[in-house]
Amino acid sequence: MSSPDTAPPVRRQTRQRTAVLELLDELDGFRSAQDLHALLRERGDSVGLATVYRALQALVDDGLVDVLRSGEGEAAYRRCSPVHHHHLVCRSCGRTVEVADPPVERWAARIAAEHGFADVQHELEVFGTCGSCAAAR
Amino acid sequence: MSSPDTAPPVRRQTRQRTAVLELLDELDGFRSAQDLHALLRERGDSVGLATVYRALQALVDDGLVDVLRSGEGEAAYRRCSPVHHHHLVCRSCGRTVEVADPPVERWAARIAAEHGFADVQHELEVFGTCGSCAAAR
DNA sequence: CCGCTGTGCGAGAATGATTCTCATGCACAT
DNA sequence: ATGTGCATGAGAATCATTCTCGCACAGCGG
Ligand SMILES: [Zn+2]
Ligand SMILES: [Zn+2]
Ligand SMILES: [Zn+2]
Ligand SMILES: [Zn+2]
Repeated sequence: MSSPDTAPPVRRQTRQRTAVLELLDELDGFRSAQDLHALLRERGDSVGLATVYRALQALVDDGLVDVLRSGEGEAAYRRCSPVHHHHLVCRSCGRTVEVADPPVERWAARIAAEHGFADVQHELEVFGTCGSCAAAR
Repeated sequence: MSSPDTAPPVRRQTRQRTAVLELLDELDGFRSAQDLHALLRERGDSVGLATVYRALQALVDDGLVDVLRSGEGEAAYRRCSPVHHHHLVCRSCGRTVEVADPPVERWAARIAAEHGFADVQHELEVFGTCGSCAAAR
């Protein structure tokens, strides 16, 4: 039982993967894979759409990027800190603030235990209109 | 300011819509639209897939059904109480418990206000393995 | 520095859930 | 009973995401 299953996938450093990560570092909100692909093309870094999806998936697996699947449509990605946290997202401009709060974490664990649930996880996102966007309208 | 925007869409009572709602009443977990469609066909109530989607959408709009869009794949629907609440969902069997907790609601409102966000909403779901499923394995 | 080898890339096809189209059906008020 | 529209259904259309597969190249050993 040395390494149960997590065989560390050796990631190669390619121009495309670097470009995706650098772009995410410059943005401060959640963006869809298609948006990121379009931004890369405008910028001159030609990257295939499928490659953008693959790069994002790898980054998510490595915990460097968070994915948000709100509503329907498309998934949104954002460069995030590796520690557990949640998001306060502006519905209008996508600007995002990372928030963490131990009480909420404890609440989720307690409520689950009270109902006999084990192996608990939770998803929590808060949406609203940020100050800038509220002032702009 | 009689009725600002919510022009109440007059819903007709049809065999199909009744069948969908009755089926949901018999189930105690989240089910995908395609699953519900298959269950209706097995049961003998012939209903078109598009109609199932339309009926579910109407029920969601009327607040009679909750929709859960976890992970990727398909959306899941469940008959729920009309008051605001969240869910404790079994990843294995889909069994669901409705949970409500004022502190969490207040936390979301406060954390948003602290960051200058207005018009706040939130999404919160807790996933785990229920007692029955944990015992069964 | 050179050549190997397996991983990553790209373009387009494939997938799969959801939505749209539109001719026909039927709920419901008169 | 009749008329007016919303509702239905079969299939086409959408659309984000994934897969296919031949070719390119990152990383490593010689
Ligand atoms: Zn904003
Ligand atoms: Zn948390
Ligand atoms: Zn269960
Ligand atoms: Zn709530």
